[in-house]
Amino acid sequence: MLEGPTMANDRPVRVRIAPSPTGDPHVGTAYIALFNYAFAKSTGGKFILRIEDTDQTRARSDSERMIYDALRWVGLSWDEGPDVGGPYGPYRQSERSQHYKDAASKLLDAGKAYRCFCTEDRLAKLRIQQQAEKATLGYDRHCRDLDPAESRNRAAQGEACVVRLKVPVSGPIDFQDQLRGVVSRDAKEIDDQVLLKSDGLPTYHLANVVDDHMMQITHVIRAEEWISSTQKHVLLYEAFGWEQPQWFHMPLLRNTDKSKISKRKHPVSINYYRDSGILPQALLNFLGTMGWSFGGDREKFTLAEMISVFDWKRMSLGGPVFDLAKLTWLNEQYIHELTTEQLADALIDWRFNKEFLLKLLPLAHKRIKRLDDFIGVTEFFFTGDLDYAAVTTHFAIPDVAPKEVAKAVLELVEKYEAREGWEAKTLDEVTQAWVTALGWKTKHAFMLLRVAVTGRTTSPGLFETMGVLGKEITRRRLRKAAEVIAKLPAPAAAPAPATKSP
RNA sequence: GACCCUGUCGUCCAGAGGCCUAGGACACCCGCCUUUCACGCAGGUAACACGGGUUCGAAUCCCGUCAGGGUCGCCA
Repeated sequence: MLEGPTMANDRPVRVRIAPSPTGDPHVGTAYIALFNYAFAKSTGGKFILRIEDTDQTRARSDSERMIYDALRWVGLSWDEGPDVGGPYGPYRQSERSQHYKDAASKLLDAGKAYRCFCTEDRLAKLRIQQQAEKATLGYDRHCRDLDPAESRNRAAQGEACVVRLKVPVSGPIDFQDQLRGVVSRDAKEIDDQVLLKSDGLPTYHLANVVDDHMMQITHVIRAEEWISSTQKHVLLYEAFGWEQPQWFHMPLLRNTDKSKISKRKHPVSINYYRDSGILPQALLNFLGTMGWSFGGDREKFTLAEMISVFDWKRMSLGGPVFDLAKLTWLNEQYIHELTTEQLADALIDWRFNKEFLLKLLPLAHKRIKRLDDFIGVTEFFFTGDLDYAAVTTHFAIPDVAPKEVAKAVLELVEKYEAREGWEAKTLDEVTQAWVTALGWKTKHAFMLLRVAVTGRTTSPGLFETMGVLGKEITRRRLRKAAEVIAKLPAPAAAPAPATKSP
């Protein structure tokens, strides 16, 4: 056990998740939220949602809303948060700038932090040099010993600067991880972390510590990827003279290849699971089996049941691979226990509702001669992964190797990703630019995409179809198609001079 | 590369020194049921990373090796 200024045992439990609104609502957010929630509720504590939007360059306007919707969809709700308020607000970091500035100047005054005037350019060069010399990476503390008066002057004159933490030059810095025991690291491995960026906004490290303290967070339950930042946070708590929370680092969800779960290798958006017909209670249950066990061979359990038996002793720390097949099986269990009435409602919620039909019908309307054409015309809006076996000939682009085609399709997906919004018009623009750059014939490229997205050669307008299908389903189909394309045999090329014969 | 975390069937978990000839679930394979398919039911294949200790006894404790992962940003 670590002695010293820790252990927040005597206070009522307050935990939080702090997602940053930079994209689609991530399944990892729901995972960490679930354990925070289950722990808090098992002790009668509070669960708080805080939005960490201190990076203006990455913030997405629709992302915050999607986080709320996704979390509520799986069945998690928060006691305090930007949209519900609470006694420790505001809960959006972009609205708390003054707190971080005050905190930073406290540290500056105490000589525990300093202004750094190094340019990004210098830092970039430094990094390149360090890499070349295979030296330890990190800031070289160039500005650490500037005269405080000079530092103040330069800042007053408007010279751009950041504020960095004065990390001890050496000596052990330990923290007690409640799941793993003592994690020890020497201060010499840690460089002087930026606390306040030159735009005046805090980095994660500062904002996180300041907010957790001000919001009376007692237990920090977050993903394993934060372990190596924790020493910096410990140092901050010490510099401020604040009591540390208890630390819990959960294992990371993994791709099939064991790497940290990522959108290029695995569906990570909660919206994907919703759109592909996973029931929220099944997703949540599944997440509850990742690294944690209910006990007694129970695979299937509700949130309430999980809370009632929740115990950190049931955690295991190996990184769990997110297995879609097992999730699907669990989902099947939930579907089968629904009454016919409930299943009808689930289906209506999913796609068989007026809102969805009103989006879909404009594309199908003129293709329908009798009402009973509807299913035939729109069937791929209601199915899961497509079977491309019968249509692979349309995946060929003349004079382009299948591997290249596959690569280009993946690049298109990335380009869609980079653009905010998912409207036909945007998709059209991005795609046109993509084909032009590739120099492919539009008709070949568009047929390929049409087949990838719908599984057939006839369909409503390509981009309107993608628009209605949604980002997640479209993306998955494009990726699946790329996989198929990559495995296609190269077309018999014009007779090339054989250098080797079998 | 440095530092840190982790290491039981292909995958998710059980196992907190003897109850383990290692248990459950998914997936897979094989039956049964059935006009078909699915469900359901009954079986089966399959793992303690390796090497040293400690101990009467190790999947469980310790050390080393190896492997996987994470982090090394004015991103979170």
